[in-house]
Amino acid sequence: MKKSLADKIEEYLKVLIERSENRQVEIQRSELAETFDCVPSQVTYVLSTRFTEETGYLTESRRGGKGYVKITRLDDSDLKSDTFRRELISFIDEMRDKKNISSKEAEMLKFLTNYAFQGFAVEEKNRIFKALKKALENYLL
Amino acid sequence: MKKSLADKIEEYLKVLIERSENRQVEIQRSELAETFDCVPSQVTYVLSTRFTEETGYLTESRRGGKGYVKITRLDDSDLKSDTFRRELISFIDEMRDKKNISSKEAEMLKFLTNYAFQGFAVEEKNRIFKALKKALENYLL
DNA sequence: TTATTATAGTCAATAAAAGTCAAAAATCAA
DNA sequence: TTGATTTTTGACTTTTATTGACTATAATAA
Repeated sequence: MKKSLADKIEEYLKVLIERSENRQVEIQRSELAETFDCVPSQVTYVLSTRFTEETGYLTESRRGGKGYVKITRLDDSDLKSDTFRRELISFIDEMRDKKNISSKEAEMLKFLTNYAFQGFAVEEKNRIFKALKKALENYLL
Repeated sequence: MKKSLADKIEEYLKVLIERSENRQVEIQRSELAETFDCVPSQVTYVLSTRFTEETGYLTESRRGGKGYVKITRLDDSDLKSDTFRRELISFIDEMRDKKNISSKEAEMLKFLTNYAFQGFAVEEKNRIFKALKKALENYLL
């Protein structure tokens, strides 16, 4: 795959995280930008597109002097990212309210959403729920 | 039979894939279009008519800067693993025949099965289809 | 406390791809 | 030949990446 700058920064950070003790790395945004010879907001871009809750990461930061950015890879026990499942459920309810699907269909879809993927990893579930929502959107057309 | 431009592009890509290490080739749509002196959407046409899952290929792509199109020829184990999808589809049909679900519900489920997870890795799809089938079995209880 | 400095964040503009869709053209089959 | 199917084309859309000017926040020095 042709690597964009964003790809390279992503890869670099992931290597650092893998090598770390605690699946965690702390950097300085401006310093990293200098390393890759780009503007600091490029780093912000990478963080917001590649190190999100959806992809299984948590980022924290502080501005000002001694500022930093800390990235942590979440494991399954950090199970608080239920956003995508809830979003899918809301979407199903919405479809039912708008009469795009029947109540019975909505119930079936919600059952599958809630029970089929128990035991799957968090970020995998997120991708699945997102894909299902997108497919449902297409189904309506 | 006279070869159409689409045929030539198809042939060209297949040669590249054969010669590759891993039954895989990566191109840039616009670049390839330039090589064959045609519009980029011609390449899209070739991909969507000649490199589909049905014909044993997987295509992935990314838009935007440093975008690409990647084509992978699925191997036997990949194709064999399509049994899980087919099994799920059969099961859905069976549920419909036994009046456990309506025709409309069956159509929706089959649509989701066939389209929602395109681009997911093969083993992942297997796990997803298995999980869906199992959940559907439970749904009936 | 206040001013200064050192960080990181936000947002919008621009660019660089690929995707969509439907009309027009070419080819094929009856 | 003619009607159907396949191919070709291009205008328009969407997605992704890059950049920089401006804003917000925290630590430190005065």
